[in-house]
Amino acid sequence: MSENRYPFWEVEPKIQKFWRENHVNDIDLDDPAEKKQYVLVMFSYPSASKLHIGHWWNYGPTDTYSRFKRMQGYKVFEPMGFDSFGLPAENFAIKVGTHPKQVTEQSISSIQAQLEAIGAMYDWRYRVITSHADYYKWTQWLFLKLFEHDLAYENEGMVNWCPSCQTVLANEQVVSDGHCERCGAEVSHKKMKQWYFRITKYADELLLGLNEIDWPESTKTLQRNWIGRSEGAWIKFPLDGIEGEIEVFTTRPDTIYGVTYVVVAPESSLVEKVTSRDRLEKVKDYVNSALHATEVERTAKNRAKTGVFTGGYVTHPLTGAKLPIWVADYVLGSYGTGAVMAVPAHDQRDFEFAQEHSLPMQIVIRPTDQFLEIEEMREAYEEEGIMQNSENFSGVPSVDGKNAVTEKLEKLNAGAKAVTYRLRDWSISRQRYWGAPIPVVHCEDCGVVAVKEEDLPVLLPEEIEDFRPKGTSPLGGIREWMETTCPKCGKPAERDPNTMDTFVDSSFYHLRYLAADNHSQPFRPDRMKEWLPIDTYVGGSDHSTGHLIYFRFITRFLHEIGISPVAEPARRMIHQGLIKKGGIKMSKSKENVVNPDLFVKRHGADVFRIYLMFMGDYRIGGDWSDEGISGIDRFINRVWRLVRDFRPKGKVDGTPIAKDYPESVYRAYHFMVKAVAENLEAFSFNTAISRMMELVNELYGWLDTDAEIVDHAAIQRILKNLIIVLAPFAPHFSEECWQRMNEEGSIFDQTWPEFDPEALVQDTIELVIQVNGKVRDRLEAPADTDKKRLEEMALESDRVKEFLKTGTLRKVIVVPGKLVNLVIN
RNA sequence: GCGAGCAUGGCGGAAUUGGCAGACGCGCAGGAUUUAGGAUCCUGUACCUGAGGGUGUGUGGGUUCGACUCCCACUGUUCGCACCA
Repeated sequence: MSENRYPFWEVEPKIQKFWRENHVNDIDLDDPAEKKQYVLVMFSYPSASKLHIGHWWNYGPTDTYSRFKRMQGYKVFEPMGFDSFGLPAENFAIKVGTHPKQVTEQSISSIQAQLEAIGAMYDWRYRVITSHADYYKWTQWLFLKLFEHDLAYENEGMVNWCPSCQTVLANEQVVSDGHCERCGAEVSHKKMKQWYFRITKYADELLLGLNEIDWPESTKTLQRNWIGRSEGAWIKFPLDGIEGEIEVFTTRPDTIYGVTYVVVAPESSLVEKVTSRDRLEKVKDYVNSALHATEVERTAKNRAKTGVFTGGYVTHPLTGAKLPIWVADYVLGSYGTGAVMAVPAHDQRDFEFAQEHSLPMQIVIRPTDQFLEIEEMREAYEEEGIMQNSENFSGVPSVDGKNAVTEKLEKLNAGAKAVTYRLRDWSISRQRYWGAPIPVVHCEDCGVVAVKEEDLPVLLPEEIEDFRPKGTSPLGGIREWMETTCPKCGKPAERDPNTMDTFVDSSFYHLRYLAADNHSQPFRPDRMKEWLPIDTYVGGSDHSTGHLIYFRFITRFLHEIGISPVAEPARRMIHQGLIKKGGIKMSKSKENVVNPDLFVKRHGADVFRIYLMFMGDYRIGGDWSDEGISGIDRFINRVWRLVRDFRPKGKVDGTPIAKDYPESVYRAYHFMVKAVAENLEAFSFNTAISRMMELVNELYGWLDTDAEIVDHAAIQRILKNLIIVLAPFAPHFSEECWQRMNEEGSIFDQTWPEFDPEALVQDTIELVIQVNGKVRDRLEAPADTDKKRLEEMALESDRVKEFLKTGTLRKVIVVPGKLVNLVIN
């Protein structure tokens, strides 16, 4: 064997076979381990049949981390599966005119084959496939548990509706300016009966839990804002002349004396109640047009605030004043109570509305240093200040007024302290075919009845003539499937034709993986106790307010009912950055998409995955260059030739790498071992690779100067450990080298080498001499030289003396071990 | 509009309790070896400059003996949220 180039095309299949035959990647979850690591990376969405560069970017580095932890002596669980239900698979099926099941199965098998090419250490016995009945049985089981605890409920609600695709869209499928992600049509809203999960019940817990986990601050902030907790008060405004009241939520009870009108949202049921006969027509027209406005129209910039007077009035709870009730779409039906008290002088939105419709304003807060005049106000004064025109509260600072006013309202039974959230309950029903059926039955006598647990799964019928979306659930068209009997009374009843959002599937997969080799139990309590929480979870930050909240919510719920031993699913979260090409995002339209297959074919899987890791900081992303990969190719081949040229006859002895090596080699080696471990722990793959390159450069330098007398055994000892450190990055390559060095078993059962801290301590340092902060000289000095001596050395320097002539020495700063700065003027 | 991140050679990127800017790699230039190579090895490579030196981390200020690093303002860029009362 004297190849000049590493023959990856022969080695990779051979090594993969070796791993399979020797069960190198098998993991026994029941065999207790002293130290464990659960490393999870978000699973893939098999929508088309090809593995793209994003998969490699996600799975390669995560696998490197997992293998590293394994070699550090941890028992590592790194599972992989397929999130195969949902729109991507279904849409692809529609496009190619094949049944979603067929499309899904095909792409799973082809993607799995490609995933194996990455060289990751997945043990496929723990694979999950969310569209298989043995998985969605537990999705349905989860639904039943939530239903049982009153956390799943059916309600009439507004949904995103794409008129061209004829379907409901998830919020995630509506792009930012209100267009359909797929067809680009404007999304409208529609009132539909939907299933919801009561995630809002967990709002506070989800907020508090953020304090306990090591997740990126940006993601925590995103989740905090998404949950959007705000403190304030409920205030009741009794209706004038008729029975009832309008309840509003406000964060500014201190502005109550500035209320000049009240507004209800168009979708509010109050509209009908408060509208007077003579205004009926106008109000109806307005409500209709507001509700049918598209997202684009409603969010248009600088749009004038529209609304109409309902003809109804309320009474101010403190002053008794009669205030008009308006209906306007700047008030959201889904937040708070769907009604607000308008304080135009102190709320910009109310201010604009009042101006538009000539409504009165009343100033009740002023800045501490001046008085405001309505005529001079160009915008609302929203800051804190001193209350005025507020009966006996006048003169009170507004910050204190909030409580004082609320207390007074409480005494009058007209209000109370309250907390509201921006977070909404999670709408989970989809009018689509390719998902887990909702396991309930609609019975004329008993209403909504849950399917019995022992009757799960409710199978998704595979025989279906037309699975395309047409506005109602395709399942509804299959009579023999829809018709069933009521689990409670036994009379004929109908199934629910909706399927569940795919985010339900992925909300518990981390628990299911641990029992995936078992089909009769959803979870394995013993294993969960051992393996949870996830130690490192890797995935895109784009899931921050979707999956990552749902998954925390469901874990919390399962914890509460005694199933999950932990409340927070993942201790550490890492988001990968974005890979670009030519500085811009890869996209088909820009024709700059990198096809991994091409480069894997040319350089091999190991080189490809290392190059991805080398491109940049994993969390920030990198810029792909077709030429850059050759640097990694060269590096791997440089190591390859060392192994070829210094291949031992027998086994390499385990003598430590000590001071008898050239100092630069000795130090580069120990520094490499230390730095690679630290860098890997921090997901800094790029700098770890640099350290290995430095060592290889040192070895070549040694050979270059000393080719005749270099001790083969000495090189072999370094090489052996270098291969071990390189193994998590280049698994096939290193396993092959390992075998060529006459070692037994798998390299992945080796332990990470130790480094010698002493090697990193330098005896002499290079002392930098600065004059006024500029480097003027460098001197050799023993590392332990004291401050005084360093100062003397600096002043003795001839070059420094030249500069000292130009001014007077004012100050000397000595940083031991580093530098001396002389300040002159 | 609001919030968060980012900005360093020809290119990708290193460097943080403030202390030698440009590690490592690509590219480029020169040399060696080779029948030949787009293989391999070695050397050089921020910019300006005549040596000495000067200038440099998006722009403008500030703090400091000393700033890529900390503070303020601005510009560009990416991402998220968008009337949340």
